[in-house]
Amino acid sequence: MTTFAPPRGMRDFYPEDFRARDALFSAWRETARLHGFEEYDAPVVETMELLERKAGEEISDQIYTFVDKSDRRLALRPELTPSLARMIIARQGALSFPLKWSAIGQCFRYERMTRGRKREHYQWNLDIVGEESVLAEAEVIGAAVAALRRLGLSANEFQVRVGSRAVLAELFARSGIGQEHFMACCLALDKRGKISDDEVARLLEEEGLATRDIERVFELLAITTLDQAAAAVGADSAALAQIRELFSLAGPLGFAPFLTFDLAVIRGLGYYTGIVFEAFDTAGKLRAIFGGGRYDSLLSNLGGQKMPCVGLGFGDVVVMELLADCGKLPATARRVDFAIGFMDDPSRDLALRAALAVRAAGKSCDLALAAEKPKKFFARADRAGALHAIYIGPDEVQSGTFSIKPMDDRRPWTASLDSFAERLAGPA
RNA sequence: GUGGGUAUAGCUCAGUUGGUUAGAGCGUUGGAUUGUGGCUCCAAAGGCCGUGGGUUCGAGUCCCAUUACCCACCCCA
Repeated sequence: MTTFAPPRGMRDFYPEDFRARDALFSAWRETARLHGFEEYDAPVVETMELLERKAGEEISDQIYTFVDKSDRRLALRPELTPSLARMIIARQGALSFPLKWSAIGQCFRYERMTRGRKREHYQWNLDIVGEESVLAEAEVIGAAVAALRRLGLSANEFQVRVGSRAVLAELFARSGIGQEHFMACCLALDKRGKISDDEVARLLEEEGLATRDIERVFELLAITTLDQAAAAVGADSAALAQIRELFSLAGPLGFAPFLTFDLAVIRGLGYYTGIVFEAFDTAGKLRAIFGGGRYDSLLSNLGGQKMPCVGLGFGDVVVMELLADCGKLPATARRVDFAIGFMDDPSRDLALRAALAVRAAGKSCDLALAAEKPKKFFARADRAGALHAIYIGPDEVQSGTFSIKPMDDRRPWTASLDSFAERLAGPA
């Protein structure tokens, strides 16, 4: 039996859905433009070779893979960063750095679905390639915050938590905890607030940590301020100095109220090397809104020249859930400047000429495709969100004039085809 | 992957201890109104009651399986 639902985890965008999506994309695009990012694009299909080299084998079972008719191993991209890296490396000698690139791309992951997670989503990426300064992090985070503010969200509704894998690694090293336990400790930190401390301790015990080390981990869990971190890691820590600088840059860039220091932000596995960050709704109901960080080794790992990079990914699903929860979904009413209809076939010619005049003036026009009774035409014009309606019948054809009716009940006005075109071209 | 819940019209949902021809609101279409939308009134269309089996004289209703969706956990950008 055929089904008319899209495949699991995939989405249809009916026109009303598309308008909402377009409003989000517009906020992303306009924000990227305001921050001086150039837009690029890459194919949805990439080679498995590229994706494997970056991620290792462990996530390959979450990638949509297939073999093409020439036995190439291909995949639907799970994220945009590998494609970006590939494009950068391909022209590494020709591009001038640092560069700031932006993309909106559809990405796929074969995972279990929960709220805010589908098997397909659109992700806005911002990347700065070739800049060591923390100002790169500040620009990227500032842009993402600006996009959320443009969508109507405030510091009451979301916060960007900033951590540093480098700082965390220094803390663990100074505490004498073995490098081999680093990831397990990160997982424990990641669970802070979700399960009880006793359960965290049990997890660490299972990992094989000594009781003394577990106590140390809990001391690190208590660190919530930069000053506490400084006391633990030492005032001369370069990694900590970078975080401090990020916070000081956030002031003049206008997003300091959105930043929170949080060592628990580690961004799971992967290629991040320094500062990492994630934005969350303050209610704590949703997954991360956006996340990213510094990945200084990715280009060299892929075979390019080593080059410092900062980037973030910002998906469409979670932010739309948050906007819905806050009652701040963008208004997406259908809009068209003019609706034009006609009563019978002899009236059609004049209607078509009026539509041509409207479109020539750069205004949008929904032209009726068949003769309609006035009642039906005006009802349709209303539903289409037309600002003005023009209805042509025998009377109009005979007089050579027609009336332009504002649908919001302002007074209609009458014009010939020529005077109508003239007025459209004018400052009205 | 584990546990729980749900599945009836395009949407949101009723549907009595199992009993005739399965309902409402919204939406859609048509009419009231043969040259003017919204408001009102009338009417129509629209259903394999998720799917497959079972119990029964009889199943939307009870049982089993299956699929999909929702919630929590697990995992994770």
